[in-house]
This record gives sequence, structure tokens and C-alpha cells, in this order.
Amino acid sequence: MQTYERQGKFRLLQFLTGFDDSGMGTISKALYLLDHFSQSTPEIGLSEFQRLSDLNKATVYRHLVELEKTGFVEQNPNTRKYRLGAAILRLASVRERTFPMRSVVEHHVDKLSARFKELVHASLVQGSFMSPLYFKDYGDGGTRVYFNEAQLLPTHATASGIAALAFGSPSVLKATTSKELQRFTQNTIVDSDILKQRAAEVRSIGFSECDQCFEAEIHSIAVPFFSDGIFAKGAIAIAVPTTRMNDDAKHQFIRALWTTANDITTELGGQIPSEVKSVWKLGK
Amino acid sequence: MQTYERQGKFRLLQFLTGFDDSGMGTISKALYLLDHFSQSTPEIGLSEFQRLSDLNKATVYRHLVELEKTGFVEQNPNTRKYRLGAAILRLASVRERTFPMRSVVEHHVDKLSARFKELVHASLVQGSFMSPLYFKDYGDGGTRVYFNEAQLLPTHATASGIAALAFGSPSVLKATTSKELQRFTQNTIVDSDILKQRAAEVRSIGFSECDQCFEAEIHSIAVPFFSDGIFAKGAIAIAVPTTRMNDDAKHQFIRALWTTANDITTELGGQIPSEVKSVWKLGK
DNA sequence: AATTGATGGTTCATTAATTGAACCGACGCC
DNA sequence: GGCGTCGGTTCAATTAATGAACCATCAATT
Repeated sequence: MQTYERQGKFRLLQFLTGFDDSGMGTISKALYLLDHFSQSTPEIGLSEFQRLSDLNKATVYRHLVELEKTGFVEQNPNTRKYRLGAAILRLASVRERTFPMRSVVEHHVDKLSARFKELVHASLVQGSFMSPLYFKDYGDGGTRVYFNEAQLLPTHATASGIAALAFGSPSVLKATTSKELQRFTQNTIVDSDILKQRAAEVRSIGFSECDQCFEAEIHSIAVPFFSDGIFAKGAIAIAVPTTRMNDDAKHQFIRALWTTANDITTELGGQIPSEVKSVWKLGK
Repeated sequence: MQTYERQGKFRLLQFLTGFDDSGMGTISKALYLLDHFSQSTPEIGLSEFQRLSDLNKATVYRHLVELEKTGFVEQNPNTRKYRLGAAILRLASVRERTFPMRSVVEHHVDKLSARFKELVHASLVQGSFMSPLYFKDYGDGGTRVYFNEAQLLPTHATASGIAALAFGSPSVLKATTSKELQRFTQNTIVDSDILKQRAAEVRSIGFSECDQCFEAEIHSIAVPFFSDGIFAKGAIAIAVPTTRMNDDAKHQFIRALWTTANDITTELGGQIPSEVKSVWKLGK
């Protein structure tokens, strides 16, 4: 999967908000700081943070101090760089104990990945992005799809995202189309009307497909899952190198994803909306 | 372990800050909202939140909206109550992938718990609290110590906390003594001078001990571990019913904790400060 | 059916907060 | 010694957070 870090010079904040920094309170700005941390950037110094975020240095500093007070970041005592803090671990543990999703999804993702020997990932809807929840990268020695769990996936440019647009709350579509759609590849849908049309189409066929619309050489298929409410909570996807995608594989992927999403939904205590269920060919 | 929810009517915010809401920015206030979630309170409605936090309802609402935008909380579509959001899971995954602590500590805690058949827990320093990282509750059918992973442990009233006061950064001691020390039991140290004295004592003997200073009937022994820097990053503790604590058990606990804390520190890429190491009787 | 008291959410003038340019001392590097 | 960069700080200007009051809605009670 393409990561934003490779997108060249642009501001993560602006990207996340679609250049719409109006209506962004202090809290959001501070919390978006945390999104700059990733596998490849686990520690960030003050000046570096300022450059990345395009905020005033004093502002960044004060935000970091507040985040540190609350344990969301901590400072490396040697380098004085900042990193994600321990409070996050505690909260994640509470969330997972009270609303287990990662542990539910884990088993199914592992199973699918083992069966097809391909990358499988599950993500949750979060604004106009998909927030990775769990993935399994089945390394069989050949080419494999790289997935960065730290990075948010744009809803308009990934199979998972478009599944969320099609089956999720209308607010997801609204949030996505209210900002400029960034182009990642030739196939990225950047026109909001075409995107809406595509979402409707996906809704009618029951699955989402994206051939190299986020990253070249990657072909993804995704299906939504539900928990409470009638709108998709997240999506589960299989991503394969384009060369390994063909009609036969595709149909197997779709059927497997349908039954898996159904199982996950059930385990999450949810139900597949009847309009969706009638499209999915379940069972067998 | 005693949980704050059982402390009767008092404001978590005030407790956390020691009634010192000066110097609390918007960000901190919003993030402290998240601390109200726990095992027993996984979902909180707006009005309930207002009552718990003692903030203006409009303020709480706006904060929740911002937290929702950033994915730190999400709303139950049916009940409209708020719960912890998915962003936390993603960030926790990044933190744990880049700075694995929970997974490092897990193994050692499990081992100790299995050996002694008692509750063992590891926590990280966070301001004037210890943030639970992992625990293992060895249920052998008899009495067992209950531990709530969601709740922050006050530094002045727990074995882990006092270990952090003794071996951690001076800022921990400062943060702790700068507010009123809440009494939990007869044995809770509520005088900051006695607390400082006790911390010095703990430093000289190399371990921290607390007999029913947080909750009745519970006797805990804790030892700090280190990673980067010369100050304790966290502590590992064994908590047993008072009836099962005696001199022999105690010495076994201490020796085991010392070697375990040493192992954890090494695995975290840290070093036990030499003054501490000279006190600990390591190896065999 | 009207009343009461919850709830979640909204409004707008007041006010207290955040903000940003400039500044500081420390460190490393020619 | 001069230069660039680092983390951190200052203070006046102003922007953004705040809180009392208000709405709409729902459920139980009278």
C-alpha cells in the first residue's frame, strides 16, 4: 500500500482536512499531530514537527506539552524527540476489552490470508478515512503487497474506502466529497460525481473493487462489515499484485469476503442490512 | 485493586489534577474526558459526561465532537452514547510496533504470575500516576486480587507508584507532592514529607512495599524498570492478599522482581543505574 | 392529554484562551 | 569566532473557547 510519506512534500494536516482548516479546533489540531508518527517515523523532534504540521513552533510545543501531560506522547530523555505515549496503550486496552473488534477480526483475516496467501486487511471507518485495524501479510517468498498499518487510507482511493462510501453512513460520502479528491494514480477517482456513481454501483454489486487506484500494481477487493446500526463499520479487503488477479481468483475472493464479512458482523453483534444480504451470495 | 469509580462522588478531573485546573489547556481537558471510560463504563452519554467531568455541557459536547472527528471517540448510532474510538487502536499499534513494551513485559509478567500464582502487573509512569500496561491474574480458585487495567494508579498510594517516586524522574515526585494526597485507607501516605522520606528509603532498599495503602487486604511489592535515561520508566509489582504475605514469600517476591526488572530493562534496551544495581542482589 | 424531567444538541455575547513573531541559550560544525 | 539548528520561551494581539439560556424530542407520570 502506498503510504502518505511517499507522496512527496505536502502537509499531512492539509491532506487530512482537505485544506479545510476552518472548523478545526485546538483539540483536533493537537490530535492530528499524533498522525505524523508511523513505523518509519517513530520519533519526531520539535522543529521537525513544526515543519511537518505547518503550525507555529510555539503552538506545536504547547500542544506537545499538553499531549505529554495526558500521556499521549512522551519525550525521549536522551534526544528530546517526541514519541507516542503510554496512555494510548491503556485506552486501547479498555476499548478492546469493552468493544473487541481487533481480536474478532484477527482470526478471520488470518484465515483468509492463509487460504489465499495474499495480503488481507480490515479497517474501520473514521471520517473520510479508513483506520487500519489489523492485517496479515502472507509472505510466500514471491511478490507481496506491503501494508502500513500506521497510515490512514483515503476513502475515495481504496477498495475498502469505496466500500465504506457505498455501505457506510451518508456522512462518510459527504465528508469525502466535501474536499478535493487527491490523485494517487491514473485510476484514482478524483471526480466526486463519478465517485458517487461508483459507490452506487458498488452498493448494487455487493463488493468494492479497485485496480491500481491507490498504488500501482495493486488490485484490491473489499466488502463491508457491520456492527450496530445499519451502516458499515468497516471493511475487509484482499490486496494482490495485479498480475495475480484474474476472473477466477476474483470470484473466489468475493465469495470468501462475503462469508467472512457476514461472520465478522455476526460476531460483532450486528446484522447485515437486508438490501445488502439479498445481493450477497452467502452460504455453501 | 481499588478503582476510582468506587471512591464515591468526586470529580475524576479534579482528582487527576489535584484540584489544580490552572495550567490545564483545552487539549488536556478534552483528553481527560477519555479517562472516564472504563471496563464498567464503556459508553457515556452527553449529560452523564457533563456530570462526570464538571465541565459545561456545551464544552463537553464540542470536545466530544472534536474527539469524534479525530476518531478518539465514536458515537453509538442507536443510543447516541459515546465510546472510545478506533484511532486509539491504530495509534496503539504504531506505538507497540515501534516501541514494544507491552509485548516485552507480557512474557515476564506471565512467568512471574505462573510461578507465584498471584496477580502481577506492570505499569508505566504517566505524570503523577501509573498507567497500567499489562497484568496477569492467576486464578487458582482461592481469593484473588482484582485489577482494573483501565484505571490509573496514584503514585503516592501504590507500591508501583512509590517505586516510580523513588526511582523515577524528580518531576514525578514534584507532580505528586504538588497536590493534595488523597487518602484511600488507613495506611495511605498523605503527608508529602513522609512520602519523600519513604521514597528515599525505598531507593536505599531497592524495592517498594505497600501494605494496604490503596486497598484493604492487599499487600503489594514493586520494583522499577528502566529503558532510556536514568529514571524509571515503569514498575512491575506483585499484589497478594495480606494473609498470604510473610517474610519468606516476601523475599522470594523481591528477588524474583529484581531479576525480572533487570531482564525487562535489558530487553527494552536500557540499563539499571549503577546505584540501583549495587543494591539489587541479582543473579545466583 | 398535559406535565414533568430527562435526554442530545444549539446559540451568541462575553471572556479567557490560543496564537505567532521574535528572542534566548546551547550545541555542533566549519 | 561565526553560522545554522536545535529545544524552549516571551508577550502583545486577537482569535477561539466558554457558559447561561434555549430548543426539540422522547418517556414516564399525573
